Amino acid sequence: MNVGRRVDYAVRALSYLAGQTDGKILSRADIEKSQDIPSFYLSKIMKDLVAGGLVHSHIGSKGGFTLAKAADTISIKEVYEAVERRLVLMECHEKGASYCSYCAVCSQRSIWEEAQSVLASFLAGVSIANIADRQGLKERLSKTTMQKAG
Amino acid sequence: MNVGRRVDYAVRALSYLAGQTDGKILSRADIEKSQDIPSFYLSKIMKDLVAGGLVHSHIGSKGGFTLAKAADTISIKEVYEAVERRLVLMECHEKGASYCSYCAVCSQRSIWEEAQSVLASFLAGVSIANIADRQGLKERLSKTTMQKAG
DNA sequence: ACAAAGAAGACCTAAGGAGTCTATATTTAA
DNA sequence: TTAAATATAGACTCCTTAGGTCTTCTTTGT
Repeated sequence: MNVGRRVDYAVRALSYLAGQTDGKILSRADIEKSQDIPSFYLSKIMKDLVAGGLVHSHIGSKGGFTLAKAADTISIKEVYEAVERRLVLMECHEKGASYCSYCAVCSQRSIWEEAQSVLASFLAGVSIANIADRQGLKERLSKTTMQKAG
Repeated sequence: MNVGRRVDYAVRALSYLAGQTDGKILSRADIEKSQDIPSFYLSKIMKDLVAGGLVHSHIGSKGGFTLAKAADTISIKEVYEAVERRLVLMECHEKGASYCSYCAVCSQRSIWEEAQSVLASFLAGVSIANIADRQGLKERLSKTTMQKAG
């Protein structure tokens, strides 16, 4: 029950792309460097985001990535599901009786399904644009803080 | 981002205990057998539930477990946290800067914290009594179904 | 032609989940 | 008093997954 680094990195990368002016193409290495993501690791994540239709890739020299949709139409739920498996709290929801022989008469099932849908609808309501906006705010705040601290 | 079998087993065990009349003591083996939980596995889980104050243990011959509180005062959130670690969606919420150097200026943080609290408050609102009640219903339904199927 | 990218996937390591088993302490019942 | 039944504690195995690294191939701009 926790969200791994893949999702974290994906969100950071997408927010960073969202912050570019006029859809500037950014290379994997660019994004990794600016977002403190381990070298090469992002390649696997971007592949998933491309497959999920969230970003476009541009192969070849001067290539890289751009958002495939407006940032305010990319929800965190989409990101999660592009990068991880489907958002599911209990395995049995997907695997059914092959996972638990009591599936048919399970009294917990609907609880976890509800919990799942509560969570999913929250995450569906937050977009990359929301996060990118905060990012702008945070950057300004951090500059102020840095000045105070340094 | 999924709930493991430990929680599932814990909920089953607690519901089963909740269904007993006048706090009858049930042994680990009893519960395991009736709830289709692998032999011995429950011992680790019950230990956590005892530590979490959700059940009482009775050592010795004819010993076993009983609920330590009324079933309608045991929330699924409590069960989760007794058996697993604290309910946390992003590691960084607990580990802070030692996990992510950008923690101080993170723009995702509040999103995941909100998501977490949405989920937590849902789970805090569901009790073992709720599930045990469904269990009763399900059992009646399953008998009917069995008859139809058989 | 060449350099700079993404695509694809092999590979490694560490950690955690699930399950099994054993030794020990404690209690009841005979 | 003894034997049986039980929780407690923890060691142990197996397997999967997450995280991370690297290499090879293909595509494309100059």
